[in-house]
Amino acid sequence: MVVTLRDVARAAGVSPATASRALSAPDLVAPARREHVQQVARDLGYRPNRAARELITGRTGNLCLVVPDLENPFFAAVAKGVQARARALGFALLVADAEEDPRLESELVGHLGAQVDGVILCSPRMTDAELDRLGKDVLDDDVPLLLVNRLHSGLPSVVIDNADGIRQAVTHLYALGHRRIGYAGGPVGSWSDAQRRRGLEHASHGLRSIDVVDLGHFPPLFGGGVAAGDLVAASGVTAVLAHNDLLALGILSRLRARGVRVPEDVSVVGYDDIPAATLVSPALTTVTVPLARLGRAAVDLLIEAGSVPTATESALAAALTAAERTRHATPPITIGTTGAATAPPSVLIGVELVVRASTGVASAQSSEARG
Amino acid sequence: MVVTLRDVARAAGVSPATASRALSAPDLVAPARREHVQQVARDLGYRPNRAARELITGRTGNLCLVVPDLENPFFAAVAKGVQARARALGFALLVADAEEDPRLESELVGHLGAQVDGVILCSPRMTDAELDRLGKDVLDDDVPLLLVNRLHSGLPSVVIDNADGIRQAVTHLYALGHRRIGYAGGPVGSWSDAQRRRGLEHASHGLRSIDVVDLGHFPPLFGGGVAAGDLVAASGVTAVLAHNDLLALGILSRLRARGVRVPEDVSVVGYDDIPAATLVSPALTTVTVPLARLGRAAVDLLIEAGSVPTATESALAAALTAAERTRHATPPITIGTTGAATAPPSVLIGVELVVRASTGVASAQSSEARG
DNA sequence: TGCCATGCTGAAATCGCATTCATCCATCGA
DNA sequence: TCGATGGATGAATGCGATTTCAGCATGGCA
Repeated sequence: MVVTLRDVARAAGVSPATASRALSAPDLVAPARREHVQQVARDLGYRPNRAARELITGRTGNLCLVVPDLENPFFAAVAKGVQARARALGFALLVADAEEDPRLESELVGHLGAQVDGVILCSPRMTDAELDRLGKDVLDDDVPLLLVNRLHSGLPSVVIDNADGIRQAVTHLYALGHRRIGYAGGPVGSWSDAQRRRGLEHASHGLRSIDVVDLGHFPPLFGGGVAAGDLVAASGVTAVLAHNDLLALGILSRLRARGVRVPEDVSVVGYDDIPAATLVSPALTTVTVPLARLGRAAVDLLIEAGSVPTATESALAAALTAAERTRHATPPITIGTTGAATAPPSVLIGVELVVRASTGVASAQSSEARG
Repeated sequence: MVVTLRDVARAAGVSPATASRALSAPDLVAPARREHVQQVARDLGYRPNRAARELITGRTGNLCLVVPDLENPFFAAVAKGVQARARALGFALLVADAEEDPRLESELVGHLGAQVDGVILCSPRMTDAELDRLGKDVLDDDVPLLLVNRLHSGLPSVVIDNADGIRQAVTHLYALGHRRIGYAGGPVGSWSDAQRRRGLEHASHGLRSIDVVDLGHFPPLFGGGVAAGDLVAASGVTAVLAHNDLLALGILSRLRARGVRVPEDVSVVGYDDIPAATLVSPALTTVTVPLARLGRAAVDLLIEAGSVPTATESALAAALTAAERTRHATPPITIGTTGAATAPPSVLIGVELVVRASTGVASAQSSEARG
């Protein structure tokens, strides 16, 4: 029923060894014979058995992506980018949703890590200790692990320039006259939230008579923003920075419901620039992150840092996907690269503030209240 | 370095055959010996090699999901549901994004179908002929294919009750006094769009002096809705049904930009009830689809119809995931089941209109203009 | 007591492919 | 002309698990 390499060899009148070489190491076979075998393979509709190949080469041709929540537009975009790049390189992608659960994260990495050539762990909620354990005990030594949105010694990573994004946002608000700014943070364990807080502190140090109010931690979802909205209203700030757009949208909605005008009374800034940011009114001022590029960079760095041989499919498959392979070939622009020769490389993804309608000049009333 | 079954066997003082049985067919081994082997396996940290197992059993323990666009919140939600259910049943999930391209769809199913136990194809854009070819030539006979959001003879499927959703929406608008209703359709090849058009026609037949205006086909995205918005304004309808929420949101946005008030001047109804539907104002009246349930149903039906043995992991792994397996064990509520003994089963997922702020009583002005 | 059924166990075959090793032939240099 | 060289090929091996098949004991039954 199913065509095996033996069948091809028999039909082509060569040994299985030669057939194998003709398809996956073409230079080792005499040109005439090679082409003949390839033709026969095509005619018979031969498809190499991945399990058999994997068993002997140890490579699966699969990568794995673990995200906290597939439904979150931020992660959906990352997944889309990663998937596209992986496919362009000849890999299939296993996707897992960790449901914002640190324990589930390690479990998934453990399970899936055993059947892939590399793992991309996006915005892990787990602790550094657990992260350490992953690299050591859970994963095989030859399965590289790459982090997105998190730095950890010994692991390659792709991170967003959080500090710079926050800096741009704060500068923008400061220029509009805001002097008392709230920060609505993300989940407690979130590394990027910690980064942004640090960036916020650093940015505000350089500005005169600015006051930063920590509004606390919230789930990075619309619902979290609704809760945060009340704190915003109560805190007397004239502007608020949200950990991400979903949170910002929730704040926007709550403020509107309470009759607080945006941006007249309070300015709101998000982070990520998800599609929904332009759907609401006022449209959300936010920090835009090139998510597709981030996804590409993640795959490329994983392959490179882990020295994963890009799926050297059979000559057959290679020909099939050649066009495909170049379609997405735009190189990821790595804004910066840190790390010495020994340290694993990290790529820093630059971000950009995009000013829309949710930010405006600080209200006089609040300014007076302040003074 | 890596522990193999031989190692376990040697350490336990039994043959590889017995070790294998102790782990994956426990009843064939004497209790004492069985427990001993399992203990040794645990101590040694034995993890069965999936490739080797797959080679001989032919089962991979993977499922595959192909969607037109991972970033579309509708598909993201489906993917989340499918992933969760797959994992609960012990499967890993390969996810592929077809980029709304029918050709890419078949290519992906072909590539990935070779390395999974089943394929879920969501909202395929391909023609019926291509779909036929998939089942026959592209996929192995023992790899079941399930469709979501599409019916096709010979293939099991999970579909939304499009006709009923549209009927509910039309009835709602009719009750509000609307007599001239526009329909902004989805992509040309979309099966669900065809369904909804048919449902619309059917529903309107039953209502007196109602007038349905076909506004054409649009990409099922926000941008498509912006274009549709102008047609809505020009067509003189008092209400519009959009093929999905993204489209509806685009229409909403465009109408607002043109000074058309919603719902005072025009009522807008979406479909799907994506999260963003509640984020805008006026909040979108729409047809809510239980997407998580849909995802679950898809996996369950695929397993059942394709008689895919649920990954009978080794006793070891089974024990590990036992808790996990029950966590999501809520049975999918299949609203209805069609199909005779020979025809593959289909599950119909019921939907429900949720009325929000984007629909209201038909404006007197437009009513007069009509009369 | 003898024989068969039953229950466990181990040796060995197998899955499909890549790869090492040995072989063969042609070619080149001396 | 002969040996050396090297390129092309085939036979054989092994990856790690499952699964047949045969063997061995034990217990039941006549």
